Amino acid sequence: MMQESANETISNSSMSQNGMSSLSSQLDAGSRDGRSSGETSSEVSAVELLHLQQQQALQAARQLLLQQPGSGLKSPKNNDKQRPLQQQQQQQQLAAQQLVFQQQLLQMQQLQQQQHLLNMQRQGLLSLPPGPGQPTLPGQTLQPAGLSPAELQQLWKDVTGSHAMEDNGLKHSGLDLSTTNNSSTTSTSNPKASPPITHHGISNGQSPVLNHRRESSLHEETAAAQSLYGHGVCKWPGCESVCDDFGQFLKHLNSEHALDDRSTAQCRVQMQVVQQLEIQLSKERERLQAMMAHLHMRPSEPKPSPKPLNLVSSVTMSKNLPSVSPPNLPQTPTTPTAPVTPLSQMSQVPSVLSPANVPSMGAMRRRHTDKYSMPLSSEIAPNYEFYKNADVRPPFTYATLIRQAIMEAGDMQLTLNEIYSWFTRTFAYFRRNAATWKNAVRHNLSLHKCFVRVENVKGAVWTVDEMEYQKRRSQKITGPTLVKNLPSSLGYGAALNASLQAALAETSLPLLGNPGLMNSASCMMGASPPCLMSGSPTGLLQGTTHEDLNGTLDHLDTNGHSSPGYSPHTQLPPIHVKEEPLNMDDEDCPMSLVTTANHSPELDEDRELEEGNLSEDLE
DNA sequence: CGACCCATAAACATCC
DNA sequence: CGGATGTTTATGGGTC
Repeated sequence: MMQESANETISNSSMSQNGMSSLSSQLDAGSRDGRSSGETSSEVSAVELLHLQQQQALQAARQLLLQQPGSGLKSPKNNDKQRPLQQQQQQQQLAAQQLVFQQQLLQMQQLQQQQHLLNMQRQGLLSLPPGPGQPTLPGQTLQPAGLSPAELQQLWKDVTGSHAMEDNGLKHSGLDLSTTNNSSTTSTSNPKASPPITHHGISNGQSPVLNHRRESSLHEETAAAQSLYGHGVCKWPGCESVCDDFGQFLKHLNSEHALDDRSTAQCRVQMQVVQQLEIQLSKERERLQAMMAHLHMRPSEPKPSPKPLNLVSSVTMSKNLPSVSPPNLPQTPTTPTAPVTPLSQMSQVPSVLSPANVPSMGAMRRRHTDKYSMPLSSEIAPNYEFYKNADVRPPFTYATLIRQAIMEAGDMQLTLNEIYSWFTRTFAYFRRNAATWKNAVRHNLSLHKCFVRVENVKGAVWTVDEMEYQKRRSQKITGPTLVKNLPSSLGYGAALNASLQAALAETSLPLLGNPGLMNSASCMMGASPPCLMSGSPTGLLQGTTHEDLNGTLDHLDTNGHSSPGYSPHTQLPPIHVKEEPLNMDDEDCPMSLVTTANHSPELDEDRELEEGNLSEDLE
């Protein structure tokens, strides 16, 4: 689970994603001269265009070679009658050798790049379905088009070879051609930059077909280029050139970062960077798992004594614990594997992972806990393994848990039985005393307005009326205390959080947490804020913070939308899950706001908007 | 101390 | 009839 999430996180993270897609698209372009316009109407047409472009590029490359005065490779057809045949042959040989050599070099580079890509793909970095800007290895997408890898490679070599020649100063007389050729090469190699320049190139004599193809992919290419442009500055590694506008940037990109050895090298470096980050991530993940394993695998303490709990409680939340174990509490380690380890576990895990959590042990949630704890999504995620294996009662109310279960469902709805399953699956604690907690679940479902029962084809499913849920929470949290809570809670784990969050931010790993939530690619870019918080290993701490933030948000949200006395009831029908088979692409975005009742689930844009609002609110 | 929240238990109703 | 599912009421501990 955690690994899954991590992978997804990686692939989802804006950094890796943008980075990779742009990177790979460049490399890709280089490797196959011509990127499929992905989005083009039909695959066939795209393929055709691609093929055509490749041919043209190849031709251009050959022409360039032919026109090279000195060492140009002359085709048999172009015999210079005035020169002795021998001489011509020698020249040809020379040029051919030169070309071969260059091709070999480039081929090596390409292989390296491919390896990188492959590695990353294997690691899930490039798991996205091939699409625009999506890295595709020659053999993968192109082969279907009818081109063998060998052919493609040859094409690539041809093109790059010609390009390399240009770099070698072999472009004089063939200026026109080389320019054209150049543009074609770069345009394909650097999708982002290409569009504009491509136009020039095209106008300079490129075939209409090619022109057309470029037009079609112009949009995506431009879009891709945007990831390299921000705040008026070129974000190409080590560049930072100031560009007044995007157009200028594109020119800059094309001129300064065209496909050449330097750019290629930089790409490789960037790949390495990404790889390093990934490695580091996996290490950190391992560490986290080890920590968690250590904490809950610990040779179970003799017995869950209240003391430890008290200790914990005293440290963190206090009161809760004394009451300690509910009847069914861990006291009786039903599972040998998951010794209740209350003490050590709690004192450590929670303390490490989250303060709010700690208390959980004894009495399940209390207002207090609830107040400080955050949306499960974020909180549980980081400690997923922990709760899954440790027979520890989660510090959340049934309502919270139920909501989380539902939220994690792809379609935001679950049958009672599915909710049960989620409980048992997610928490070791709920693998016992089924009658008790199941009854409680049912009780909560019926009791709380935020849970809406929906008649379905199959039967009945339960959904969450986010409005109601938030309303409830905001009511609890609201008041003067709300404001106070935020800062205090923030300060709570400040030290830990600060560094961590900073690290995360820097690393651009927004979606680090939420295993199940990150499944959908759609979430990747969308739900970062929440996910980010949740993602951090310090989940709970952050969770706390988050919760508060969440509460604040909720507050703001409700108030913001209908400031004076929002009328919770009348507003929007709570999630119409029933009528419409929602296709929420993401179960991710655990964020309550995302699911807010009033909007149809489908829109990622909405999500982004909400996100925006969210962040705004936060600020 | 009272209001409120939450968990738990249980009676009862419905449906399959 | 029995089990699953829902609803409702009661009770008690904890928090504010």
